[in-house]
Amino acid sequence: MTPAAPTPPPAQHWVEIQHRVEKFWQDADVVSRALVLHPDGPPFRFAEGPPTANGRPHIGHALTRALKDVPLRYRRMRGYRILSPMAGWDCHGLPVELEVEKRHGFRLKRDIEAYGVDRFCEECRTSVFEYVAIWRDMSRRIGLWLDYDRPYRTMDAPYIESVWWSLKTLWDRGLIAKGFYTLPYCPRCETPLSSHEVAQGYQELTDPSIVVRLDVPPSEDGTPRHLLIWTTTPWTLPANLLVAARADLTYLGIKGPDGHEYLLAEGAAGRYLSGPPEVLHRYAGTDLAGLAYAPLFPFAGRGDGRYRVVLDDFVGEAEGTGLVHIAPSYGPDDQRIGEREHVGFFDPLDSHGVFTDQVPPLAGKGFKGADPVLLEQLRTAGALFQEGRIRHTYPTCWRCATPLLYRAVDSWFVRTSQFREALVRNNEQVRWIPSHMQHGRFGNFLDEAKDWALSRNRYWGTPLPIWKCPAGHFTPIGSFAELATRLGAPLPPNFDPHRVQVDGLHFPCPTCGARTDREPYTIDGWYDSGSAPYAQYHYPFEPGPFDPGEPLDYIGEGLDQTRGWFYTLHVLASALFDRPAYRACLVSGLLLDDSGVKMSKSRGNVYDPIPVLQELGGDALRWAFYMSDYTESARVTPRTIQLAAQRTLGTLLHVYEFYRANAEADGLRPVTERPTPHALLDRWLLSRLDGLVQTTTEALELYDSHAAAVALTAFVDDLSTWYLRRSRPRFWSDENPADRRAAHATLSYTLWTLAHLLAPLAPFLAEHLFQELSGTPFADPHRSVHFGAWPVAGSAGNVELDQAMAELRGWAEVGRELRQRAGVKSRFPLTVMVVETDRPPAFLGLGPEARSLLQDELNIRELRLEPTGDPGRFPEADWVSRDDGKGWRAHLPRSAPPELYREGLFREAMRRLQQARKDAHLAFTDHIRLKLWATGEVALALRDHRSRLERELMVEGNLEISDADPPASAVRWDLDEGFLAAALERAVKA
RNA sequence: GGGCCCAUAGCUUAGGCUGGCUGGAGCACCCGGCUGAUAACCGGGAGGUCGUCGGUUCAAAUCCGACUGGGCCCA
Repeated sequence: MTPAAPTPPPAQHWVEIQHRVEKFWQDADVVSRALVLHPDGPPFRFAEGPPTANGRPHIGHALTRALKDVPLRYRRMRGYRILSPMAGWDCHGLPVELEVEKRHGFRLKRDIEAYGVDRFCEECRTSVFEYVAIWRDMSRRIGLWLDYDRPYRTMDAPYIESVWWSLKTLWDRGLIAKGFYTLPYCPRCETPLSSHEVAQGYQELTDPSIVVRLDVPPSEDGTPRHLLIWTTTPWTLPANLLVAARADLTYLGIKGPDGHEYLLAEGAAGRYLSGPPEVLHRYAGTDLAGLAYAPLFPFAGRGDGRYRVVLDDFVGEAEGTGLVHIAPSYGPDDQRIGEREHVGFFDPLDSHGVFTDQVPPLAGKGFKGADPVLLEQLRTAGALFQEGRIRHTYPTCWRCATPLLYRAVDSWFVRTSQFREALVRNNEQVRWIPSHMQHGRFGNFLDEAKDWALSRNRYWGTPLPIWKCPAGHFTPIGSFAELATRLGAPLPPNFDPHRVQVDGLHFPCPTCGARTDREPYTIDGWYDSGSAPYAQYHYPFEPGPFDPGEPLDYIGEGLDQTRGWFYTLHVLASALFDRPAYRACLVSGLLLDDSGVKMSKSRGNVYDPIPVLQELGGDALRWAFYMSDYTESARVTPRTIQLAAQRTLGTLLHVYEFYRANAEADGLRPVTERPTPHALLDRWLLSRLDGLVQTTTEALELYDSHAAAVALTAFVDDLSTWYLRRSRPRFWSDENPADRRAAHATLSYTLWTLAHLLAPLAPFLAEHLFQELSGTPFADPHRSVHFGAWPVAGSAGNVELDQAMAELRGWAEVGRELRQRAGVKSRFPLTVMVVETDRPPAFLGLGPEARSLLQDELNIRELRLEPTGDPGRFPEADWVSRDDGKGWRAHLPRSAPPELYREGLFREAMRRLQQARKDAHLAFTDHIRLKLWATGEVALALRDHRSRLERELMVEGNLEISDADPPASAVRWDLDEGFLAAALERAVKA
């Protein structure tokens, strides 16, 4: 045997490709140059939704970040300037404080105070960047290009100054107010939350569900009477001041087992009674108004108008008893009714939700912990009419999972309800993807937009820039300069606008001259991130590209941002600039695990994307996302990633490898200009390519990566399974060098175009193909597919050609099925396929090439069309047939004549000999010396095709075919028709 | 209780807006082919009451309604 010659380099795996591409991007500084590309191009306005980098990213973040990258790359290739490509970090707020609290084991705010607010805030400041390196690493591996060297950070002084500017602007418009409002309140964090924060934290909880009786004066005949009220929050009962009924409901007085009369709404009676009720009295709701009852507990004390029935339309009978217990401190409706009836408040909870000594038996107990004590008391007092438990969704703190309570607190607000109409109107201009967000989830939320609870009783956040004097005059501050002016002194050097420094600043009240103190609140961190479009440019303090008249063109985040970032961006844009915040919003759905269950931290079925990216690469992960229904609930796991990527990216890579090996052998340069080939297959492929350019462009214009990826997948499939398969011999044919060059040019140009179409979706593989096809791979730092121009389709493709080819392929399918049924392998040629039809196929109109394409595919010598005739002409013994029932019948003979049979045998022998070449590690360009031994039909077949054999195996010198016994050193095969043996060695070049 | 979304083969999905040949693919499975794409490639087969029921229509996976199941959001 000849010594092993160097084998062609194997096709690279896309993970290796990614490493190579990343190295090039790094060495050639491609990313930072892409970020400032097209400085004079039209702007494509974008903002990154800032993550908080105090935790590891999970796979859901990877999904969002892969998807959001696609439109940016696409627009850049269309000549747009991306404004801004800044990365961003959300630095403030409860999530950050909570992490630091956990580290120290703090449970309460006073732990922080004891530790030192300044030290605490310094730790928050560093903690927000704890995982920045991992976030950056993920972005790099996934191919999300943002400017991580110059990110915006919500805790930086210029950013905060812009936020102060916006707050002052809202103040000037009368949109900032302070009030005593009932808000969701986290007793652990000791702060109220906003409604969009509450939205993030609903959980299934079990609570008591009790019906309590309240004593009212007996009826005329002296029967004792009671109101029935229902609650799932017994701890609110000591604060009960009223009961509400609805004027237009009918109430029944029902005889209880003890003979007493119990009052509840007619529509609610069925829920609490077994069997038909014995009705003692019927009351209209209005009859009950003013009815006084005995307070359950003495703690709230007497007060004007307390402990009576009032009327309100919010009462219903779908739930509860139709008589609603009102504790004005603990519910929005309760507060409203309490204020209307002037009964005052009773709030015996301290800031941690613990009962004070206003309720001695409960003092020191948390509000939830008080429930059992209260239940026992009610039971003892005989006031418990019914007792049970209920499983329901209850709001919990989105960061620490503590059950929230609704309570009336002093708080600052953005008066969102004042400009609800603008919110709704501006939403009409947003293109939501998916579109149902517009009037669905997001639109619904706008319709009921409540005032935005802005202030937080916390430490690490943007300080609320409002100062107050003892007389109650408020002074908002809109810039650092304004603050210095008020102070009458310059701000300290390196002024840091956080509580530690700002709280110590006081100035005389502009109205009365008294000393002012800052209102001791920080603001909702969502206000910070919602300010990103202008605050990232320090607007209006520095000149920059932010244009108050222009919305962002596009943002892309996860569904969980509906009431988060999507909402706060929208609210602030409407309030400050009276326009929408963004023109297009791409919303990605949740991820499901292998069994279709939502991935979440609490379920523990999330996984870390980094190892997956390491093993499978960014393109594979991205492709799997595109191929899933990512606007809904996508199931993306390492397995689906592998499969999705292999199918398209793997196949494309092998097509490229075929091209590369042949182009190299022929010394042909890649072609980047559109060729004008004559061959049918080439023309068809370019027509398909035109159609693909058009489809992909349309899809990406609509932010539809899924449609683009589906189209590309179908194209790669056609390219591999039809164009390349049918064209393969053309790439090494010596008979027609012009055709050979045409095939090279067509395939090369197609791959070049594909590299561009693929660039927004699979940036690494696209770069690899582009570089390889550029002629000088990775040599020129100024060449990248991502700097390139988006392809323009010459046309929508040739529809007639596409259809005719599709028809031809349909016939090929029929022929292959017939062959299968005839049991004749496709290397044995058959004389003919006969098709009886009165309706000649359109593909014959493509000329003789079409006919020979089909004949080659089916390895038949002739395709014969006949008018429909007597089926007896094709007896089953000799023919296999297929009738489509729609006007044509196809027939294929079951066997071939001897000379064709011999040709088949020859191909069988060739196959073995080619394998022997490969086993000997010969490159396909190596010439060989060959000696063969064969007998019988095999020998005849070889001799019949001697010259072809010599040519295709690259035999140099004389080919001997011997009838003798082969030596033991020869490779030998025993075939049905005789044996074949061969001895081959590489010919030494002269 | 209200709103929104989803349901196509074992799995991932195309088609649905604009109703019309036999509902396309890929993976897995069975069978086979090819061997100058080999850490490959290609074909054939089997597998579908297009969630259920009803309506509109000459014709429904597609349009309408109800229901079932799943998911998300809100109360």
